[in-house]
Amino acid sequence: MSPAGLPRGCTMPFEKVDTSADFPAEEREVLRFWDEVQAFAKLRAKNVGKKPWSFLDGPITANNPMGVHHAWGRTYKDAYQRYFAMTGHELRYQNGFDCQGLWVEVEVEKDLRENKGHTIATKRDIENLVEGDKFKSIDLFVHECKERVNKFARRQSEQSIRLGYWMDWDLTDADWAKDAGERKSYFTMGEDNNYTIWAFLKKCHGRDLIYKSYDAMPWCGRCGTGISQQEMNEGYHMVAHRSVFVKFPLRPSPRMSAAIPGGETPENLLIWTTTPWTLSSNVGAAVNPKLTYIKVKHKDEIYYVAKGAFTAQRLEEQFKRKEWLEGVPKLKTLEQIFKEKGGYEIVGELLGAHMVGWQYDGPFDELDAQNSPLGYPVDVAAKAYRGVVTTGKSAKEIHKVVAWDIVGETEGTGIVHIAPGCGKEDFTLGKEQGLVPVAPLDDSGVFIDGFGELTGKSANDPATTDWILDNLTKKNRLLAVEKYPHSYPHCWRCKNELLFRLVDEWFIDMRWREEIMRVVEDVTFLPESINGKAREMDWLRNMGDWMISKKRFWGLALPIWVDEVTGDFEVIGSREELKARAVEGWPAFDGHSPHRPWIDLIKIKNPKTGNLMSRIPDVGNPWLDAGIVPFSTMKYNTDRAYWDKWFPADFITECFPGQFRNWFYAILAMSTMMTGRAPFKVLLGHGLVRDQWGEEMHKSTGNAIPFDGAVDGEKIDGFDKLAYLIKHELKQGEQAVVPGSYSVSTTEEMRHGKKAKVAVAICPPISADLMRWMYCRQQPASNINFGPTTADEVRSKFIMKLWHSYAFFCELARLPGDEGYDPALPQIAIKDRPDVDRWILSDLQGLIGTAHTAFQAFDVMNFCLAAEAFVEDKLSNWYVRTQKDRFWATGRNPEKLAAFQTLHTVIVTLAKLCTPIVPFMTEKMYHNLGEPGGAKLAESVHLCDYPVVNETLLDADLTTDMDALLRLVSLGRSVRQNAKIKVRQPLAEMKVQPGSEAERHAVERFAEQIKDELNLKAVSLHDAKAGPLLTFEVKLNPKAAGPKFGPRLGAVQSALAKVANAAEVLQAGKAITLELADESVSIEFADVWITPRVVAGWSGLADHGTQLSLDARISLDLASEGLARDIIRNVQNTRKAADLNINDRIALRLHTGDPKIKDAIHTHRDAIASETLVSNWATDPLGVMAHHAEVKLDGAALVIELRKHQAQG
RNA sequence: GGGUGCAUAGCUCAGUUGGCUAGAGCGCAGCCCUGAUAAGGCUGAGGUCCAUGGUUCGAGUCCAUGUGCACCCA
Repeated sequence: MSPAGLPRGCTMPFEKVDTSADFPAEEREVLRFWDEVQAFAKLRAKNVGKKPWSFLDGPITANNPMGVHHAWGRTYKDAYQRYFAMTGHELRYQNGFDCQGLWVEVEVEKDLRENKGHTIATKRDIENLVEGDKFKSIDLFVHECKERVNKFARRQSEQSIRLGYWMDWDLTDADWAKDAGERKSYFTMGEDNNYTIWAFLKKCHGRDLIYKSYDAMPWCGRCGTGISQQEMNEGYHMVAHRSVFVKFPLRPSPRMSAAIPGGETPENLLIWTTTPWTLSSNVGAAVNPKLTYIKVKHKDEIYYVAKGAFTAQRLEEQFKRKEWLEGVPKLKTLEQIFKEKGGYEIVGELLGAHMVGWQYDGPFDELDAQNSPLGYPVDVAAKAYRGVVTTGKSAKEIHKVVAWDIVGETEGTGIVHIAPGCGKEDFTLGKEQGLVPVAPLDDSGVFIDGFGELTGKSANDPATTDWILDNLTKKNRLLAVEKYPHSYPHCWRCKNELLFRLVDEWFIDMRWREEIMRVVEDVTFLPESINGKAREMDWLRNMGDWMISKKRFWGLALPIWVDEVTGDFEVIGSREELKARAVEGWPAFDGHSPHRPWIDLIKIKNPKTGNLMSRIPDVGNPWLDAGIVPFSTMKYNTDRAYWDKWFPADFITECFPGQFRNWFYAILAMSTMMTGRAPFKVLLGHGLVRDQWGEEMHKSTGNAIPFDGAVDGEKIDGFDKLAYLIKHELKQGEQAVVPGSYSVSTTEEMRHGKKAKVAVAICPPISADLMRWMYCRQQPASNINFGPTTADEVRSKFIMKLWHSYAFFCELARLPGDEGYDPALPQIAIKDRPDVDRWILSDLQGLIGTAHTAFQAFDVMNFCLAAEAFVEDKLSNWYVRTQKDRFWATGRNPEKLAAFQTLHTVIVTLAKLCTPIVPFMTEKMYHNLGEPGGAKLAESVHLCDYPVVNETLLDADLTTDMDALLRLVSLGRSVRQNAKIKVRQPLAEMKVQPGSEAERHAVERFAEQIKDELNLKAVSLHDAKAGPLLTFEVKLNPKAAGPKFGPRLGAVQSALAKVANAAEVLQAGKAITLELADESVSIEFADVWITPRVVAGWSGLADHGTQLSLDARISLDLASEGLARDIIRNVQNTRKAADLNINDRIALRLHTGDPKIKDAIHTHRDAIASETLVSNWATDPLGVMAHHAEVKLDGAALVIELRKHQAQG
């Protein structure tokens, strides 16, 4: 035997199988075995040169250890790869790591802060890691990022190997010492990847699609970077902000020209906003020209508001639906606010159109920024409206009412405050309407110079809002403040609230979206039910231009060089091109990866002006990194023949939520630009992993399951076994019960600001095989509820049933000599095997067919469910259970050999069928079982060919008949149950009136099985032509008929009793009309109970077309036989209690005072002896060394004494 | 506001081109089996198949409208 303990020797064919095996330990042993025999390398060698099957791995973010949720996709990836390998395909086996981007930076910042003693609060602190040296600081930071990626890529590789994921992994220190781009797995930080993106961007630029734009972008002040449309979609959460109703006093002159009655009363526009800080940068106020506005007189001032807005029940729906935040009161109507503040009077109304052009005093006109001509700050404002001529006025001078037809009156006041420097729509409108931009914030979200006391304050700081509200109150500009709940965008990484800030960013113009959409037509999105193609198309239709820049450190160096003087820019498409163009910095850069800060040293010359051009400091959007992999990883630049061989991928699979606008989008868009072709043929999406109660998994709430803990278990303080912990918040009245866990305790924790009862469960490790099966059996379109209880269910439903069938086989097959099974004996011809053998072999062929169909359709769930049904219903619950006697038979006989050969074939084939999904346990099974008929054993089950359907073994009629048999037996058990006679008690006869031809066949063909299963002496067919087997009693069901007939119930019942064939008519679904004294009523099936009428001593049952009648009379002989079976069972229990081996002979003494039992022992002495292996009947007590048991049979006592007996001779 | 999908037992979900009395697992109740035994099986209770209308000989399934939920977009 090998050190790993796998391949069995030849002398002792079958090892005993532990039915309570430590699966994680066995899996680790299999891993060692694979390593030792180089199973993966041999598989690759076996398939070299065969038809390629191209899988493209979507890169996993190498930023943390894996959780169980990563295992879903990786299980699919491995299972499908293994299937296509076993069916003879060459594969690439390349794993990918996603390396660059903000998520790594954020973790590195945390690490530097928490573990390396650096003070890092903002982006600027990173630039000062090495004090006073920005270059060295960035170099250090980028280095830390690379190191983190390497560390976790290696960790994830190890975890993936533990999952059983066969890829071409980097295993040794030497592998990991290589440059990222030289390793076996691909890394998006590798040079090839980055330079291939350059080539893509250059292509885009060649079509004039790259541009720079000023816009008011969502911005994270903490990360100091803009947030793209895709990213912003990730981070919406409900929050309550203080929203304000603010007065904008109207300036007198232009307004008076409108035909509105005025007077000495001051007049105001009333505006409303949820972001008071933006009032500092107000430039205009927008009204809808088509809406009607009213003049509200309140405390001797006039307020203009939209008529509809005045009485609108704001957010009433959300309040009703409880989409609300705790502690936030219901919103008031504007009308109510005025009422509460002292009453109001409506004194006029006018169309919004008439208000356009009115001017007002802004809320912060005293600030320098408001008085700056062209807007503020001047350099930004001048560039922002590229090509748009402005008047040169300041914001304060401009303040005017503009028309905007999207202004509504369901929220706010119907007059919208416009700050072009603080909002996306505001910016667009400002550009159209000549409202200059005022941009108040720096890249940390802090007010810049020119904003008076606001300068230096943070826009997100509630204290800043306090100051603003206070200031407005002092100036008598504030009408009301309220708490307003709404869904607001947050930074997807650091969770801080986003701001809108006027910045310049780089974009790819997506006006070529139609081209991508044509490419999308060529690919298949699975599962069909999620309509992936429609979702992708929807995104492509509606997406904005692709923002590719990010003002950060760790990422793709965008290859854009700018002439600061003229604004000219160039996009460089490769390292070689850059080298040729570089006029400065190349020697220092050479030898470094194309990352900051080294790449920033390179200058090129503007051919038009001769000016030096510098690279923009921005790094790239990480979806560029992942989107280019069909090119960078398939040697598009270096080996076109290789690329042609593997592009496009046959298959990709990833978790789909979010990816239609992320990876799927990027990979499709980039491939369209590069080649005009789809990068893959089939995409399989799958849902999210939730905890077993359906809650999202979060590390912070303790319901996330770490991968290592789930697979092998980890050390838990104060607990002696390896395990993992999960927490679950208990709802009111919920019990702390977690089936499948070792133990559960409760504790109190703060949740959502309240004390909550939390169950803490210590759970047994799941093992890789079970986890993989759980994922594969899951409908991919739905989220999976994953945890110890669901694991336990699947374990007992499938894994253990397969394992037990296998263990049963080995247990008996390994018995010595003729007692056991010699797999080398010639196979008994199929035609000579009993029906039940040919039946299970036939159904096995069906399962093989299902496996191929399912794997090829990327619908492995279908195979799993079919395999579960096969193992549970057919193999375990029927074949093994009903055929046990054949395996137990002593000596050699063909029936027994056929049973062993059949079960052997079934289990080995099952192992091969399931091995892509559960590669560990099937490896164990394969080696212990060997090939039936002594065929040569492969070195690993994964080096076997996948089973193919043997048409000659298919027998549809047999399957139909056997299904009918299973149904008849089930119904038979039901009759026995009704008759309250346990199966152990033999009965004389059951008559069957078959409901189908198959049932007739089954009774004829499988009478023996029916008798065995139901413990009957005889089973016979009843011909319906000879009259009905059963007669029925039809009684009104008072629950249904009572309300229908009321007091006439009695009369209806007696009328019904006179209808001879009532049961037949009603069972046929027809109604019966009964004539009562003065009316007729209709009776339907639902109104009655129909019960078979019990003929004396018989018990009957009807189900669909089938009728059964059972002779329930127990004769003295039958009773005696039943007693004998009870005795046998109790002796067996005593044997087991005595810890005897299954083939030990015993000396037995049975002692009782009950004459019936005495008689049974006497009559069935031989049967008892052969069943319980009695070699010596004792009449005297066997002494204190014997095992004793006293049992009650039918109320009478029986003493059992036995001990092991050495058979003589 | 727009789009897509979903709505079946207490819970989690199957249910094929429309076809007999709508299923499974878990949970619950009762029972059984027993040398595969730290398992296994059977039976039962529990359904207005979201609602209304339509097509059809026949609708959980198809169509329309509404309601609720999820996701996507604005």
